[in-house]
Amino acid sequence: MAIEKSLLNGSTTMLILKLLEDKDMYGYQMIEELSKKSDDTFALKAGTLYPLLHNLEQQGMVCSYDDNADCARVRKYYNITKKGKGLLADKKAEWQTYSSAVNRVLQGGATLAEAY
Amino acid sequence: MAIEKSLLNGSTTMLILKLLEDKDMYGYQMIEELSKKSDDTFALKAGTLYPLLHNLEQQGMVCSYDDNADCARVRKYYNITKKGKGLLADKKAEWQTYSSAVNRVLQGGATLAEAY
DNA sequence: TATCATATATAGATAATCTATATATAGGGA
DNA sequence: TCCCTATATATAGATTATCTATATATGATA
Repeated sequence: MAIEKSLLNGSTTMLILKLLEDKDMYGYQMIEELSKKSDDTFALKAGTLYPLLHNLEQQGMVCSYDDNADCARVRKYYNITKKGKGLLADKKAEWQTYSSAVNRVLQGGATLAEAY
Repeated sequence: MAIEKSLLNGSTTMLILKLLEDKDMYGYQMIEELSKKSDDTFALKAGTLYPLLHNLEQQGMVCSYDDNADCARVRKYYNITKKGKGLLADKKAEWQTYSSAVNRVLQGGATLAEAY
């Protein structure tokens, strides 16, 4: 089940960095992994991913190297940097804050405001 | 603590509809309520909210009425419609799917893919 | 040989935010 | 009294993260 694209907004970078924290990967592989790990909830498009990877590389969050060791075709592998790991930690903390706040609103109920 | 704006993308409509499910509210009040209920995680801007409310009204998700019963100033109250409640239910389901998928990716670990 | 999956890339469109600005009233402090 | 802040709604234009569409090229399969 795919979700409305706007909901994914902002978390794609975090998800990509998380994949790279586990192991080096190439772009096409990330798309497949995200799809599998999320039961097809995330259907990231190539047109979204590649520019995003280029940006992350420019910012020093990841670095890339070509590899065709076990494949005739050259694949561009990405590796997360120390700086990238820092960004991932920030994004994770932000996600926790955000998702728990959404859940709090969805649960509704009393707020301090209603005690006035 | 405010979050990066892009993360909020897509969930604002759901949060607004949820507030209106509990009680009729006017725009400015929604901004304050969201801020309070989320411990300032959501700092929705007026320039975001009012166009959003106008769109929801056009789509028949909410309807509005002016009221100045307990206030000299006229406030525009919004009421959620049956259609709006349906949309809210959809958005809630989508949020559950999305957030659990993100958490699954963040937890990392084995996937079917790695069994190949 | 034709088609599909793999693999990367870029240009332009879409859409949900934001900032900035405008208007107007009520209340508090100098 | 005057100014500033909070309240309250509104719109125009900028920003940005997605998307779609398109391009290129190789390997596997029918």
